[in-house]
Amino acid sequence: MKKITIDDVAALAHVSRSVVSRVLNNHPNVSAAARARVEKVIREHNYRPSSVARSLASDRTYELCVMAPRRSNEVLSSGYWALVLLGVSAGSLQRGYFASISLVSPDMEGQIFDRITRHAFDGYILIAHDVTAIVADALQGSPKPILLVGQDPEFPNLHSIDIDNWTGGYLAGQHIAQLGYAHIGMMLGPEEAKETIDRRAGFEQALQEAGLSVTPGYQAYCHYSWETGYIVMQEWIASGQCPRAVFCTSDVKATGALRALHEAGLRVPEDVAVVGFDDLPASAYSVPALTTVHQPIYEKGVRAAHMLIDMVEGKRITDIHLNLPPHLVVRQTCGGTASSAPSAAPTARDRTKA
Amino acid sequence: MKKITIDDVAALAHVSRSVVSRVLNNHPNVSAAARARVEKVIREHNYRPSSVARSLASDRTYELCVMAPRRSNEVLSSGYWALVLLGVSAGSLQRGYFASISLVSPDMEGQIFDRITRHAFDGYILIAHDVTAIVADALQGSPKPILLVGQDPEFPNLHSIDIDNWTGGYLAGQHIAQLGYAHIGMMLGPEEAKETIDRRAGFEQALQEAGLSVTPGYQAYCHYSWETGYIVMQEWIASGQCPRAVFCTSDVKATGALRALHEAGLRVPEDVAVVGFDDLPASAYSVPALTTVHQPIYEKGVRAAHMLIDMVEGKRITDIHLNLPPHLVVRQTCGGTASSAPSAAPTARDRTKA
DNA sequence: GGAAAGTTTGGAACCGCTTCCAGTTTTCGT
DNA sequence: ACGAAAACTGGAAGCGGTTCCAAACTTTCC
Repeated sequence: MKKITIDDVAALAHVSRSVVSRVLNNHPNVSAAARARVEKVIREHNYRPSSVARSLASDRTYELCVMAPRRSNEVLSSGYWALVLLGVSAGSLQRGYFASISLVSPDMEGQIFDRITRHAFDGYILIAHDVTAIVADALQGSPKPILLVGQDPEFPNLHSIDIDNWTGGYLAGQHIAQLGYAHIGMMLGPEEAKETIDRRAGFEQALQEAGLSVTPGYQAYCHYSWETGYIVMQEWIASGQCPRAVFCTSDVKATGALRALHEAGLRVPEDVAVVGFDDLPASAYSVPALTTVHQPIYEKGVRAAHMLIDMVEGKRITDIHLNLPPHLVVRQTCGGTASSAPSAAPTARDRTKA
Repeated sequence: MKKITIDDVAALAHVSRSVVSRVLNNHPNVSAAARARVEKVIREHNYRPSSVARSLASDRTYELCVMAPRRSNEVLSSGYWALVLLGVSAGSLQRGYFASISLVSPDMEGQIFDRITRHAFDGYILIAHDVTAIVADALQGSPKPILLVGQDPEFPNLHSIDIDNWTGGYLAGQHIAQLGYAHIGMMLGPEEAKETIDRRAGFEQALQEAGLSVTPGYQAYCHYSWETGYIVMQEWIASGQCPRAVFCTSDVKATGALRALHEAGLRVPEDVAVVGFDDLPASAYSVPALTTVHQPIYEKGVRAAHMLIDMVEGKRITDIHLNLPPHLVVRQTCGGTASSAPSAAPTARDRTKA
């Protein structure tokens, strides 16, 4: 199957190379007759223009580079990023772009960035908080637009998309406060992360409005992993003063915590109530089903793609920092309206057609 | 920051464009003096050759295209593919290649393939069973090598990498048989999938050797999702004859099943024993911790990358179909040696440095 | 009917790099 | 010291497209 080029098509259609290029790119000023002939040849010979050659000539690739972190396998394998990436991929395709994903691990940052900066992408989507350090070096001078998923205070002038973390924390706090829990613990993310700060502030604000507060000593900063949630909860249990309600700023940590509680023979939510954050697909199936703050993960990806493409195409962006709203999903781990088993069964919303 | 080209470097180093190209590609026949001058200029001006131009000229991209399916969000968000992709990405980088991942959903297959076939990749890694239908059309005639992760009986002549599914099933069967369970159920994957067939055959062989068999009527084909495991288990419970032991050919289904058992007030493993398959990172943290057949997911990805690159580089491949060995991980859901809680706590093997 | 305006077309330069080839310089054996 | 072999270098032709421009052809309208 000899590869066919634009010149072959031109010859076959009895036109010049320019004409073929024009019909390829939907340019005007091509006679109907010529266009028809060219299209016929293209169809019959299944011709596809080389995107490499096209990129070289036009300096446009219609490819977006998405860099996802792998600080820890657990973050990735929780399914969170998979959903974001799925969204980005779909959102790009909707607009005629292609999302090329690369998984960036700390030990390979150099190599990856080397490859990436050689390849001309039209824009970059970065998973914030994890790649920003190298971004500074590699991409700051880039003429191509960059979008952060998740905000990073260090780069306030980079565009970003995230959820309203403060409100997410507030919703969790409100829920816990309403149910009358008093001795309250909090498992946060990395201390310096903006989302940690915001979720915490929102949570504490809600508690404060109800005259409550987090019990001193029961506030831990941990990584996003099952393990840290598990370990911290074990420690709290061992302290003999385990909180009555715990807000975990990620479902993964909450799941680890549930595990520790189960092993210690404590009942959820009767002995200890747990509220998570994220609403991962798996969380509807935890035992017991997790009450958590839902964030539109997939949509975040879609919107990220659209936003970046707007930037690529020179459209005016109204919000430099776009924040999507979270909401609370009440299931079984924190008492409340859905504390009976059946009603907490997976709902239609959780389903995905297989 | 004006973009600097090979000609600029050549001029700055007082050599011809050819010489620069040679040092870039580590070709011999460049004098030490010239090489040094060129390298100095490259370093000082932070020059990176354009991979687009290079690809056009040399017809080599050092880019691998990885297509992951998204038949259902759940498959992806289980973390399984994330691990495979991570492995592929790392394995590629080790050999100087770059893995460009694209998430393929059924509704966007056309668009994706269009993009992919225009872009010159050096090779393709496909997630079997889910993309093969379109592969036939789009890639069969491709001169570039293709590798399947997971086998597909429809394409026996395509290279593939997988685990030894038969043995995996056998290990599960042996474990269940040894513990003396009699009324046994089995939740399989899609009926036509090769892995389903193999896992089932191995499982039944092990049972048969112990004089046992799967109870008729308690064998279900389901998709890889929490939901199907949940629903099937509910039905079995409702039948009033719930199996004493259940083999689920994926951890995700097993987790759904655990949830259903918990809701029904049944204890695991005292009332019903469950064995999963995959050993996802999350499975060590399920409640109770899942006994399951471990498969080296990440390594599968690494090996896949290496194998494909061998093909790209024209090396002789000894095994067209490479099968990695699985092993059983005994935790809490099926009784046996690790039935007490503490010993089933996450082990070092399960940990990933955060 | 003819000039002005608009439409369609092909030629040619160019995007940034690789690679072949012929020419030039260096090395080395005797 | 001389010629042949080896090492090095630069010119030029691509790779497969896009795009600018001038030329050729149509249409419009007074």
